[in-house]
Amino acid sequence: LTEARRRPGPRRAVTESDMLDAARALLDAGGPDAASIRRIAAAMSVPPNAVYTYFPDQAAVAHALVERLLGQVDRAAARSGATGWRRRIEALAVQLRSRLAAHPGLVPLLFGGRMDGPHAGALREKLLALLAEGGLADCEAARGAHAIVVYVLGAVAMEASDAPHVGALPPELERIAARRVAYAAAGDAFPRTAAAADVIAAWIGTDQFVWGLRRLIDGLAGPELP
Amino acid sequence: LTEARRRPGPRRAVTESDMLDAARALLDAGGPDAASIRRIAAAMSVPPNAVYTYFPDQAAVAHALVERLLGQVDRAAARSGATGWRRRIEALAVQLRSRLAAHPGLVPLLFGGRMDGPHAGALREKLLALLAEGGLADCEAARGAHAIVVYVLGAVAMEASDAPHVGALPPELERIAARRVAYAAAGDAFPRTAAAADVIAAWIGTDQFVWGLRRLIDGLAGPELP
DNA sequence: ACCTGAACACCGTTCAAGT
DNA sequence: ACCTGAACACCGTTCAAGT
Repeated sequence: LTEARRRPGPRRAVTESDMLDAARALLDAGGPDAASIRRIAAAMSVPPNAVYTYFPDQAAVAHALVERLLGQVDRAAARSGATGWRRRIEALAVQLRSRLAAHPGLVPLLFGGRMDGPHAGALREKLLALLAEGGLADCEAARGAHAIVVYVLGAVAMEASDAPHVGALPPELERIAARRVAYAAAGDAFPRTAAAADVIAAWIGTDQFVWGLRRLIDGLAGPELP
Repeated sequence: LTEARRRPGPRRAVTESDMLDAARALLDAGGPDAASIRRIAAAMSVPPNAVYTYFPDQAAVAHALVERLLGQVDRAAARSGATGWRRRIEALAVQLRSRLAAHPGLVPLLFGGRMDGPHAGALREKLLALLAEGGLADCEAARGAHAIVVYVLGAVAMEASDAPHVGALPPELERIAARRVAYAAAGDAFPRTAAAADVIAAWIGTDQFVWGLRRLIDGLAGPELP
């Protein structure tokens, strides 16, 4: 927008996009707290306060990181060839989940801000459109969209909090094993929880995520007709 | 457990419980980042490193805060007189939500750790038992319980992220107004989102929370028979 | 066993100064 | 307009020393 009229002073040494790339790399390598202003600055070989030329504060960096990720989801889901509004919603959600699973350090930032950027709005708009396509009245669609967002972000947050706080999520098999151990430790005190240990293999990963999402959608619109 | 055999040295100046009280008061007054080790220590009038006599690190403080809050939910929900397994699950979830709504600064801590304490286990166990009471097979109950936990924590996290980062949540009417403004700003770019502004009054608060939860439970167990 | 002062390596942000 | 060095007020954690 106001990009064209920068006149005096030297050219910007780096771009906002470069900084966000560096921030995400730091999050991937060091976990949710690794994308400090000072580390981003060090990665760009500028003094810490130079970052404030590009972003007003740390929250703005986080907001931009979230927006950029949501933008990638939007585009990827648009390419999806899934037919039917239920499958399209699932595809949208699965895209978001897999994007975030690749960068779990970014997940806590989702809840730090308001997710009110244009890409967030576009995703919400698409979700509302798909629910309308499913025949939901405006009120049910609005409330249903909110419930779906809550489920998707909650699932992603829980998965990220299960993972070690550094790097990408470990392979699903490893996480399954870790879960199994944790629940076996529940022992006699919580028999149902311990008994559920065998089901846990299905808990983690895309399967459980989609399973729960489908049940929620069924609750919103009724079970799918065969 | 090992409480009895502390022999030499002076009596502990304060208790763990005192420290957790101070930490929660700091969170309430200053938002999610206010419960620093140094501020807790200052509130107890001890040097910062004295905290490490009680907790091994900051994560342990957060874990204890979460466990303590989950314990309060457990007891409060047990007293609930709601009849029927669906209403009992709702009562459990509403209790948890209202406990956390009173201390939104604590919400981010839920996703920082693993929620593997005894009170967390007791809640999960109760949820599994209620789903079994509803006739769900073990596998469906296990997966359904996870989906419900995801929904409840996701809803709480989204509500907390909407709030200003300090103090308790503002009255619901104020939050409704803020939401209305935010969505009106969506304007022409996102017509459905803007059109949903009128529904937003219902989005926030216990009503929307229970509405979505009921839809999820309906998806898990089928709609309630009248 | 509990508590302490002092230090280490961080952190976000601001300010006045340079070009 | 952009970049810089220096500083301010924090932070979690560790260490050696006291009782």
